[in-house]
Amino acid sequence: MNDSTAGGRTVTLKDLANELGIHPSTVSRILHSGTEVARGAASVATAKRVRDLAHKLGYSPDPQATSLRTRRTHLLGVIVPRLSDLVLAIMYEGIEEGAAGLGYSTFVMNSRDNPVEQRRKTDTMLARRVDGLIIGDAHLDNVLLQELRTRKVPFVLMNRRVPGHPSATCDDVLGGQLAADHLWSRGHRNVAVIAGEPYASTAVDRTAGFVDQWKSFGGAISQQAVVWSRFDTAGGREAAENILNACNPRPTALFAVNDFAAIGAMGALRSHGLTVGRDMAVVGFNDTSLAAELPIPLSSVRSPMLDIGRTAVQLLKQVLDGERVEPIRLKPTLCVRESSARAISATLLRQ
Amino acid sequence: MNDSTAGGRTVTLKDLANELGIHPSTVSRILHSGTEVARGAASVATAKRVRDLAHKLGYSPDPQATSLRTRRTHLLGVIVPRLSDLVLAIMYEGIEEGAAGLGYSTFVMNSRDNPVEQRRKTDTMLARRVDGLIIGDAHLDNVLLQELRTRKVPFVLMNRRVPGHPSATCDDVLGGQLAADHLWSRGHRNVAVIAGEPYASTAVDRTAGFVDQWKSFGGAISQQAVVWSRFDTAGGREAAENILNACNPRPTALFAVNDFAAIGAMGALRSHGLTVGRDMAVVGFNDTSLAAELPIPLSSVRSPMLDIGRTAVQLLKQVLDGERVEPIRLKPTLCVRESSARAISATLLRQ
DNA sequence: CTGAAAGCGCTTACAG
DNA sequence: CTGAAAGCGCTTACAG
Repeated sequence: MNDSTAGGRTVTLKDLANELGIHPSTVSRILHSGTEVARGAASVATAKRVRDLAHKLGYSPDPQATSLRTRRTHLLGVIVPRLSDLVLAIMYEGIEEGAAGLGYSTFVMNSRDNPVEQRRKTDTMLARRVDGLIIGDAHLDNVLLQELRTRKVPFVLMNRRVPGHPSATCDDVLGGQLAADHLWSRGHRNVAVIAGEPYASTAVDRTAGFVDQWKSFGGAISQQAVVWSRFDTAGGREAAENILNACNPRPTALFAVNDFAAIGAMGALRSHGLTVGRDMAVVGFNDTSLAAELPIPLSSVRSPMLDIGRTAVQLLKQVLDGERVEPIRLKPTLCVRESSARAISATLLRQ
Repeated sequence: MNDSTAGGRTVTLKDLANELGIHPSTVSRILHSGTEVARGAASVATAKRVRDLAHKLGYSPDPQATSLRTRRTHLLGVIVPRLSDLVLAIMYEGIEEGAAGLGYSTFVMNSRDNPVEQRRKTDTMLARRVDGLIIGDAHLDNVLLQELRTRKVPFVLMNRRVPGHPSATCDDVLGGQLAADHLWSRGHRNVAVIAGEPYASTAVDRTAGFVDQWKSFGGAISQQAVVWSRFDTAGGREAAENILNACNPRPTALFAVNDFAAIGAMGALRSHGLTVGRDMAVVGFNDTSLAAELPIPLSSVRSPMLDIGRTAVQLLKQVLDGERVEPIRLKPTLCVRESSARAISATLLRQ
């Protein structure tokens, strides 16, 4: 553990310089230049002496001083709807890893999908002088993004995309299609969708991917069979209740754009005496760690959450380097499990 | 939105001073002194002019410059096992809220409960010059904590406690007792415990609270009825399998020190053809948002996760202010649901 | 190859 | 009540 920290007396460049009887600027040059440049920066002998002493004394440069001088903080701001959403928590793990690899540290804040908080948290981040922003809670009708662009704040979207801005997301349209392919192939012809929040591209794209694919097969989905809802368990439960009340005949399969909504729906189905996987197929989205371990294992479209986080960092890095970047959509895959594995039964089909 | 940010040209103290024809130090005094001191710092008239202009130009002080000068960063480091553990994610929301209220920003990092990573992340935090640390992943045998203390790094523990260090936790012993009270009162006499990781005080305290209370009632718990396990769903499943294999007669109730482990256990029980709530009672811990919404709603000891996070920040603030602090244990409550609500059946009792 | 100086934006004794 | 100076720890042209 190095010593230049909260507790102990910090070792500075000047300390090193004094100790070696050379000038601080020389020490800086040696320590700062990335190995390559170091050669021209100082004699090999001096460089070694400096490096050895720095290591021995546990020197670590003061990031505040460095930032003040270089005008770059190596700080990244990350804004998510809520970290207690497992999906965002995993993406953040990807971000943390990616950022550490590039020498950046990250702040995360929860906006709760509330526009006032989104703005406030963004301001807080900018007041901290982050070099750039990773925005995981973009709304499709967001005005904030346009402002940020106008002000030339470097940012990328993650998790949810908005056309015209750089983003790292799952290919959610494809994900919806995969779910449709699967349910159609199992013989289902009467399905419903728990569609999520209409302001989120994840919800809109997954729903559109599913519905369009379904129609391309010649299937039909009525208006009341697409229910917009919150992403959490309680939201899924309510949506499922609505579907059970409004749709007659009752659908034989449910596609929820989120695993947690799917779990809530499973609860509602059980309350109605229905057995998931037999009386009603259910497919979720994201393949969170829970899905496979549920009492009735849940089929789910697996999105590469960790990779999305990592990719967002790479993308932001490119933006910071002044490169032009295009949105990236990572491919999902389908995991079929007990909740939707079997073909529709003759009984259900005849209903 | 203020303008002093990543994108735009930043407004500095000097800008304000030039604009008003006064000295930067005067501006600093006015802006910095907390209303009280402001009175003595400058004339009311000047103060107003400065404040108005600062507001108009969207001045926000450069935190890096301030830190360099004051030697305080107003940065807090938070280390958790993993943010994808919902429990820690919620605690972090409490931290974020509490920290914002005190004017602090927070870094979070995942250590995955790996000692090497714990040390590395701690180093990274200290290299960033955080003012203090909130440690959510302490191991009972931790040597790092002693080092930090020696080096006078301000820190508090959260979530998991270690005797001799300040901490904000749930009263986990009480939580275990509540679960024991409940199951005993429902007539159970043969129980098993999914105990969690033995290096975590949460696991140890909850298990000890349960077992000791059980024995105080005159109950017995055999060695193989206490199974240490990971905290996640897969860990709970494995532990339940072990219990079902090793315990004869089969227990009629299961106490899992974590909701996710409980959910995994429910899956294992179902695989064995057992119905939770009828053939086997299950009680979890933390009352995460999922518990109430599961197909079979899960009884759970509710821990005040948000409050634990908030409390940790308050505690750390006191430490930073040089106050002496004592560990704080917040009280849990029990939420009884379908998974354990009914009294043990005569059939099971006779086994 | 190395030194000396200037300056990033702020705060804080010290004068007056 | 306000100004002027020093300095936090660093980097970076500029000399030599």
